[in-house]
Amino acid sequence: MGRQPCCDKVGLKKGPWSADEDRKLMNFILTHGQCCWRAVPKLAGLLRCGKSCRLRWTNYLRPDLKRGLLSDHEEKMVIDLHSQLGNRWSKIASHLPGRTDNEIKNHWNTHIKKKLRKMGIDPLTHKPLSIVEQEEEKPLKKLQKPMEQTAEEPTNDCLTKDSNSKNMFMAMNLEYGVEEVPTIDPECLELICNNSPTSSSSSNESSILKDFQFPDFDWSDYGIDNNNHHNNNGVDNIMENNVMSLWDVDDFSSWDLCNII
DNA sequence: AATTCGGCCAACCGCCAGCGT
DNA sequence: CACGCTGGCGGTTGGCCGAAT
Repeated sequence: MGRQPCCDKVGLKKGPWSADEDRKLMNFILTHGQCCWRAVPKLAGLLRCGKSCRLRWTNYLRPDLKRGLLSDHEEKMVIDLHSQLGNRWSKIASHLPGRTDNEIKNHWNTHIKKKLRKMGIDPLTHKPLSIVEQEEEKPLKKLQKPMEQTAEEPTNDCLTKDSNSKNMFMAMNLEYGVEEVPTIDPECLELICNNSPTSSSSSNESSILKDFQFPDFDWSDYGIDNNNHHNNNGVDNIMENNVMSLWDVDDFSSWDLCNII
């Protein structure tokens, strides 16, 4: 029978959002809150489909969003979480306040993948590339089975499937639950984050750090040593008054929107 | 200066799950 | 149970921009 499109696409605008559209959507959401995205474009006076509005809001307009590159610590978390969750970007993003799944996905594909490969780690399996290559030489059946399981139940199965492997990431995470977000070998991650010339921590690190907003965020909650957290207290002080970036996403259903602007 | 190339990222597309009827 | 609607998710794409030639 075919599914109807989410909205009537005739006459709807696509492509980049203009400043005026942003303003309209922002004003509407801040005034009325998030409800029924299908109705938002009409009510807000936008020639967009509801889906597009939702994406624009969640990926760009949300006031709690951080801007700028992911910090080294955030990268570590992403790598660690990816080793447990696979490509479940929204789940990963839920552990990184102020970051969107789209942002993390993009960062993974453009930065972290390269770094891991450069470190000799397969970004898909988080195993050393040498082991992955060995496995690829084995009959396909042996390889396919665990990969399928990973896709279906990555949280636990991706751990158990490697119970006999040399996966350094997996092995270190075996005893933790997902919510505890354990760290992986700090030395290894330091190498990943610091040794690559493409790393955000390279020559322009100091300027980039100024874009990060980590006030009041206790990295130890995520199993990350605060000692490794770059000292950007000065930036923190500046940001402290207007940062909402560390709120739980779920809190957003109840914020006092009008106070933000 | 002009052109080409590659990286990056915002946005789109299609699918799926959950919910209500 | 079947169906339709909506929101959410992950993969992909297209365009912009800076670097290289």
